[in-house]
Amino acid sequence: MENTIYDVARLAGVSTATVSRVMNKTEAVSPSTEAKVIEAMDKLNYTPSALAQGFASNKSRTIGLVMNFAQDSPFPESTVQTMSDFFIEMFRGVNSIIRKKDYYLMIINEEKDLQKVVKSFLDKRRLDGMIFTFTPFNISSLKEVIAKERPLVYVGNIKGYNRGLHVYSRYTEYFYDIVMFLKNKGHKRIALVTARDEDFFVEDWKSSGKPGLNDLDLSFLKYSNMEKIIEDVKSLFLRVDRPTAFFVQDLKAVQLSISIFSEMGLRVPEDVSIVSLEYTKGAGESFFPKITNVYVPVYDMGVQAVTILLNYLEGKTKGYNKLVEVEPVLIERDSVIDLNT
Amino acid sequence: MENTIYDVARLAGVSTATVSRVMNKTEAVSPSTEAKVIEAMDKLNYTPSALAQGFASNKSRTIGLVMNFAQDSPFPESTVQTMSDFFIEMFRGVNSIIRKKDYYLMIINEEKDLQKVVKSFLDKRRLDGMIFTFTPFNISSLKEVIAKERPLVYVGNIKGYNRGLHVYSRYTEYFYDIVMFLKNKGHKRIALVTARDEDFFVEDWKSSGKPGLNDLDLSFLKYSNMEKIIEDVKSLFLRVDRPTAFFVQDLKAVQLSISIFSEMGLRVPEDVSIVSLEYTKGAGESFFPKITNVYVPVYDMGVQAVTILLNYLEGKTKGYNKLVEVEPVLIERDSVIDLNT
DNA sequence: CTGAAAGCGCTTACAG
DNA sequence: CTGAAAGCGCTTACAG
Repeated sequence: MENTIYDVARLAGVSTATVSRVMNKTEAVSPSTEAKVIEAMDKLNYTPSALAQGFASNKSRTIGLVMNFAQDSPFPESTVQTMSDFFIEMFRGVNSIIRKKDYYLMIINEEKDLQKVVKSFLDKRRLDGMIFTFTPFNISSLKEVIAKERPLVYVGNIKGYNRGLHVYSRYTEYFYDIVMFLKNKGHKRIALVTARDEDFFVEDWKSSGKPGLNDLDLSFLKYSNMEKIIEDVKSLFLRVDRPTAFFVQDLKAVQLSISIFSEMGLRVPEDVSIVSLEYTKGAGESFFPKITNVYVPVYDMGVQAVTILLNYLEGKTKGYNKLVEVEPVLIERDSVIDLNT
Repeated sequence: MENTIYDVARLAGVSTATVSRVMNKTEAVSPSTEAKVIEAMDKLNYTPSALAQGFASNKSRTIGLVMNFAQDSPFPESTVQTMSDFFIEMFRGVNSIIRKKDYYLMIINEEKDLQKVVKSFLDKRRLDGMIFTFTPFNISSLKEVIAKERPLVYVGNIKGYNRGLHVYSRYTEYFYDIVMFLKNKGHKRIALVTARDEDFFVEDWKSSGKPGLNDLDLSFLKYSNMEKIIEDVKSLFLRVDRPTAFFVQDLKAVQLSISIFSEMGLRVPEDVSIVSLEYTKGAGESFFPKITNVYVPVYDMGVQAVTILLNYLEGKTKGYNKLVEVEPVLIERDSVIDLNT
């Protein structure tokens, strides 16, 4: 049988309260007592039971990271592959903090509704807090949970709603920035392959009064399946007034695009400039040519998200409103040509 | 305050033992009693505390999946990216079973030694069992832990040691199979880019008496960094007696290779045949041309690993030896040409 | 700085 | 089929 805190207390000649204090450094203990306790713990090779600690303190010291790689996600079929870098970076960011603070990380891939997830993880006390990314839950249920001030952080932004703890990466804004970057390089005809509809972006840009879009010829291609996209790209670039710049949201589709362009006799960047996104810093380097990318600091988003969450759990936050905006940055490499020069 | 089992018992007019039996279906309860209990639980919106359940039963119902994406891993720098599909598929496989059986999954990315990991997760009762993949731990410490019959499953195989619970994917064997596949297609000069040394494979093949290697000209290129590998590939394929077939372990390097070959005036598969690995079924389809790949069933390895583990935890296994071998399969697509025809 | 003791909310032999 | 009660191994006011 494993040793318990009683065994340690007996061997050290102190009470269990004292042993607990030594372990948790929660109250001052005299140096000599502490030494005795530590010696006893060592001698017995004592390992406190996390189960008992959790029960007694009503804390699991475990955080849940909810990410959806499910078929039922609102993202296209290939999301599992497309988003794997995102997941890894988010995990690594969250994990980096978690470990330092002696917390633990549970990954959750649930398809139930938000209320049930909250009930089975938070109410059940299995988790102290949760982080949501790419969840299939609808906004109204998210708002409900936020209204209850449950210990959760979400990645994203709910338009016209400023409650809750969240991390936001200026999603639509950096797509706009990319377009403007290309425009500044003299590109007027730009094709964009994204996971969302044209309206998703354009309406957002217009409603927030973004300038400089009128003299541009933007072609939006919705990313669905591979066959479809190849076909669409081909027919678009076969035209005489074909785009001179190409933005693909999915970095994994970039090299494929280059091969297809090459097949069509188009060279990158001489004939077509390419911009994409990277979630892992430097990912664009492993291409030929090296890709000019917007780096979305997902690792950092993970760090920010847990930090907010742990601060809230530890009562270090005043109130339940906290938004951290991270800034994606455009990294110029070799895949975009300047038409002005 | 949350409702407890006492509240439910009181409202239903039964003992807490009975409530517990209804919840856990651990012993028979009369239908009428059961109905009363369920009604009371519903009325109170009762959620049992996982913390208390865990403490009382001495089980966390949580499994740990140990995977290393750390800088300190024995794998090259870019492993984080390279292995992300592996990670996701392993997670999905493990998770698929975990959820059905009401277990939970903790992801662990530790760099401490195995003994400490076992102590802080298993001894501490934070986890009921663990699965190890791509760990930096040395074999002798792994053997020590296995000798103690701790509840853990590892992915891999320890040569000349047949104890423990593990899942193996015939690592060196399927590399041999790839070579033979290419040989059958008439390829004699084959380049292989892998994460290990030539010796790692060749010695294994020779020691297990694999035939048919003598008349082959195999060039092994060790995968280190991107720049280096591009250079090596270029100089190798510039030779007149250049390889006719090219195997890259990392699927993410495939399209890049195609671009480089294309730059050199070499077409795939006409001038160079390509084979790679995929961990996500169908990953080779998203290429141009579609890549002939060995599919390593990582999802299934995850499923097998948890299954073995849970069976062991639930006492359904006789003894502590269990090896499940999964079979990678070669999926022919469009990237390999048959030189015989 | 330290100890006695209650309490956390379940599970599980044991008895009936 | 059901209940009374011990027990799981910690933490934490409270008192000194």
